[in-house]
Amino acid sequence: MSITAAEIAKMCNVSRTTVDRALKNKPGISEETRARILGIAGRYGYRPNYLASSLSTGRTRAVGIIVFDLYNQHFSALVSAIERYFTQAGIFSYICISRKDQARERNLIDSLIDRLVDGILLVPINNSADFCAHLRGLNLPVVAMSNRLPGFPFVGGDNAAGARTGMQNFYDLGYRTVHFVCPPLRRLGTENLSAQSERADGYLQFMREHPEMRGELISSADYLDRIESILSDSPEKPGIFCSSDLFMLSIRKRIVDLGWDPSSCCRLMGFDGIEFLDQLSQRPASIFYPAEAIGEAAARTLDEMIHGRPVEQQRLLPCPLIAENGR
Amino acid sequence: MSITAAEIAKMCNVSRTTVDRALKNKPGISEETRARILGIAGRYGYRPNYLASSLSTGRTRAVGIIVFDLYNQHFSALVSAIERYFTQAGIFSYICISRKDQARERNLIDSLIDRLVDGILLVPINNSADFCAHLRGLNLPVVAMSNRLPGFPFVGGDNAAGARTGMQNFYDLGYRTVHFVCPPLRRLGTENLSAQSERADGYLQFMREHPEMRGELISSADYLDRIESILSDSPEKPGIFCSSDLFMLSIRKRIVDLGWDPSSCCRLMGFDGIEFLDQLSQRPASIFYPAEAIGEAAARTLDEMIHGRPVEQQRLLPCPLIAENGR
DNA sequence: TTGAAAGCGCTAACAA
DNA sequence: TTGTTAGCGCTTTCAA
Repeated sequence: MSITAAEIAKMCNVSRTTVDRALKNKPGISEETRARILGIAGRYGYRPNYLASSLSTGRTRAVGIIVFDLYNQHFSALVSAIERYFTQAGIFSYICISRKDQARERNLIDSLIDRLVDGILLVPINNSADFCAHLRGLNLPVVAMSNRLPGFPFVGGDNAAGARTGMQNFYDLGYRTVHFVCPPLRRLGTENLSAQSERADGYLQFMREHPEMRGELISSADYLDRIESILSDSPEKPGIFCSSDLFMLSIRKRIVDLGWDPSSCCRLMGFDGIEFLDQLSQRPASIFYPAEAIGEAAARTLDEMIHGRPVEQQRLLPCPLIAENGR
Repeated sequence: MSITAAEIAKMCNVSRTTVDRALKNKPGISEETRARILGIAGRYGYRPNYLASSLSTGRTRAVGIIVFDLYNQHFSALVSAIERYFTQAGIFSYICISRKDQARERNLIDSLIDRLVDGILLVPINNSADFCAHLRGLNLPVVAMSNRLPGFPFVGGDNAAGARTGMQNFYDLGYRTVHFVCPPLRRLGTENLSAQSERADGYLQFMREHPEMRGELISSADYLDRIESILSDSPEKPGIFCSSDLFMLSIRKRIVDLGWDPSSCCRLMGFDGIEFLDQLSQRPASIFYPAEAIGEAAARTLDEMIHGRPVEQQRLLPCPLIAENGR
């Protein structure tokens, strides 16, 4: 712990208040005393006690960020962008990991409240009415990202439109059989899956609008085991559209392991546009999810709320197609 | 902000001290008053004010973690393991990103100090004597991970041994030409590169012990452009050993782009063993860097230091080979 | 079994 | 231009 302002006051033979005036560059102090005080402060490496000042003012210049994990590039990009934004604004970010655990998510929120954060940005895993009520009761700026949270401002990608973009691309290329793989959907009702279900909705909507299309929505846990029969039973080369690149890659791997060529027995398309796709010899197509842009927009939104300014209740960013050639 | 202990005292017609006894399960209070107080506290959702209690005790039950970024799987694994460990111990983790920026690293340390953390775990980017002195002056438990920091306990992988393991494997398979690619080395002297240089040292040491081997240490920024000539000029199929999987993948990509087959024109080996390698049709070999284990060991070490117990100054974890088959 | 009082270091309103 | 004073909410020591 460094020297305190009271100690400086004693050393300089002035009052605590005068020291404050010098330290905070406030008016009403002679240049001479100011210089003397700043001299001592500098020499002893004075740093204001963050806890004391926060306790006194009730404000902390800190925000909380809660995401599922840090492995998924989606989340690291989100977190990095937010952290960068707030660092520039002189605000500290508390980065938290919920591990998709609703109890942990609640505990984290409590910890952040304990730390008197000025606001919270989260990718919610819970979306129960109870949870929302709890959050609302905090009376604190909160922004939901990627997964919606009823009653709170939301920033995310336009998943439904993105899924339709992907389907349209399949269609334009002549595909009339396209399956949509979305394993998380089997947990629908127990956790917040708004992003995933919007993607599935986009697919289903396109299928409804194009009755000549064939294909099914696959959400079972054994989707990998079903790939073999899906591919061999298909009368024409099918499209396989996955709700996330990670599923797409696992399917691709399975196809290779079966001894088949992933790009001749079907056409794969993922969602998210993770960077690693670049490393694959035959880059699969993917719908880009603009995580960084979402992070920055969400940070900006929270910042506005913290300053008491009105904000949009919903901000949807486009999810464009990245084709096989990377463009 | 929730109700305060003083408010509870007033409501229960007891003193602030008595409320504390009830809340903290301290002796010297009748069961009846305790029940009454806990009842009110529960009903109003009392939560102790973290800032006030920390200010008063000088302890925070929080630690700081500083890593370069969150994109690299190495760091996300490290951070996840540490966070998990401390969460179990009821300690909050401040996760920070230095972006390999030495000024930022210093600011982050100051921010953590301001928050009165009980200790700091970091992958240091700076290792100047000045920086170490500054850290030492804090008089706070500090553990360095992956990159060494003179004078502080260190937990990391045994990079030199890992590099020799890789070289021995090349040797056993009959390779007599092996190049080592380590682009970061060109920044040697300006930043902390101990992990990377230990890997290079392991390579050089092996080369010295085996004079019949050929190969060079490549650390220039244009390593990618040199691949073509290296491969075409080589009299025998060369080994290309990279100090990190990411470089290895970029080289692999370049080879594919040149229209060559990466596994017939050379043998690639990386370092880190990132999970993504599993997704490649022909999985390249890699030396595994045990990031999670390092994180956990480092967390345990810091925990010991916080409790004033003696710790090892150095903890080296093995870096085993993961061959092409994934084993 | 209960309570009073001082202190952690800073903020902020008010006086001199 | 400078100083006094009363908080912020909790911890801790000492007294009743």
